Amino acid sequence: MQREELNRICSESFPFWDKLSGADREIIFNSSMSVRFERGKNIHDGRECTGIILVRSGSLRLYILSEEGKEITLYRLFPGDMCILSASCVLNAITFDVFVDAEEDSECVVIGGCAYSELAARIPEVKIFALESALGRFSDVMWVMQQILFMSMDKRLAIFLLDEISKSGEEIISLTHEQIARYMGSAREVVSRMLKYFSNEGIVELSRGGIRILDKKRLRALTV
Amino acid sequence: MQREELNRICSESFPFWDKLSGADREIIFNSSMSVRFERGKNIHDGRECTGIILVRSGSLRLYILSEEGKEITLYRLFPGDMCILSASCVLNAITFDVFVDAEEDSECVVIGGCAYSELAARIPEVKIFALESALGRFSDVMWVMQQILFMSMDKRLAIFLLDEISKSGEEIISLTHEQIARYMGSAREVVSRMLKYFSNEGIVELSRGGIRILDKKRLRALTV
DNA sequence: TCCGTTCAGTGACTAACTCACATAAATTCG
DNA sequence: CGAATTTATGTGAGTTAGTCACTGAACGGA
Repeated sequence: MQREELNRICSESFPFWDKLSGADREIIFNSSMSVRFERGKNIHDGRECTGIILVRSGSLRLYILSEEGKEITLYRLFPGDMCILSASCVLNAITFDVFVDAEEDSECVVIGGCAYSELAARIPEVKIFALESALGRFSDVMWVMQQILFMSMDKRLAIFLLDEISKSGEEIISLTHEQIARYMGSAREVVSRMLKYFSNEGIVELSRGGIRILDKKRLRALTV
Repeated sequence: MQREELNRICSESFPFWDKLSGADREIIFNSSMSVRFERGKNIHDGRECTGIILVRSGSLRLYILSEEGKEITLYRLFPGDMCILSASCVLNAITFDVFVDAEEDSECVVIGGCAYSELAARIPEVKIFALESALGRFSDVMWVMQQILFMSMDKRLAIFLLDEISKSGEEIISLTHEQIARYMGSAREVVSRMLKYFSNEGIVELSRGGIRILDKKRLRALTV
């Protein structure tokens, strides 16, 4: 990747970028790579420090995994987003394992955790940025947990569907029941049954791999 | 409280304490109060910035609350521990509400969030300490969530009981089923039934308000 | 068009939570 | 003390959501 472009990406992602010396930028440049991850591929499994991932295209999914293989999606990352939890060596305070998969074919810039750590040890702003980013994700995760722990399935599914259409702007959601269940930390059968109920009520129309939202109003009423 | 003692407490709690100027210490001193909270009292309800709480005696419980009143205990704080999540104005990245209650009559030092914020804005170490402390709690919370989301009730209860006796050093746990259920984010009836099962198996002996552990070995076997 | 894969539908079962009481042990107080 | 009250526990019945096992439908490539 061109130096020029990498510089642009870094300056967009890091608020401290213009305060770095040329030498320090060089450290980041030298440990950065442009990487293509193909759809479905695991990018980070919690074991080693993959580094900081900047998403340029596609989308990533961050989740925790139980011993029995059950997944809970914590959040998803889209172009412009940064994954800090994959840089475990930058954040010693984080002791749990997260997994990151590519949901779609995704282009990313990966910045070596060690390089970042080196800067973080010297430059407080760099460290503070990493910590604050991670802490912001703490809030996201708590929102997910509150949903899972406190809300009923119909409400959660309604929120999810509304979220999806507001994200894409379309009224058709192209996801399988299986995917939705993963994102929601539920089971496919449960999602299928609830969607069928929504469908009987005329709230959605189902097709293989897709859901058309017919009645946003009633969906919104379910989220209250 | 004597200046002398407050100084000791701060130097034990804050790794940056000896790097502060006298004037900065004064800022902390002036906004600190020694407070006694009585058992059961709510200390922080997420709405305003209560400040940083240093526990000197007793114990606090930090939890999230659903609209229906259901609680999930995130963690508990004991003498020497610090509560950073109650200082919402220090941590702008934290957007969810936590509640803090005194479990026992507790003596605490409360440091005004604004005073701390003022220092944090000027002194990177102060800010970094707050962020890292909060992030460490993120890890604690994830452990709790993984227990709730991934583990069966018998396993969770076994872990809880072993945890309790290792904390106190005694083989009798003086908690009601109701309290245990709160701590575990479960329901009293569920805890009662599981304890009864443990009791039938000869693993514990039950009495009103108390549980005696008879067979640590089998309890430990349940946690695998 | 056939075949293998992916996706969705379904009944039966289970775990955990909820609700509604019943009972029992402590505590208070006249 | 002993009755009344509060607090703690026991229990059955019903509900929700997740699990398991299997079926069939839709799709896509050879």
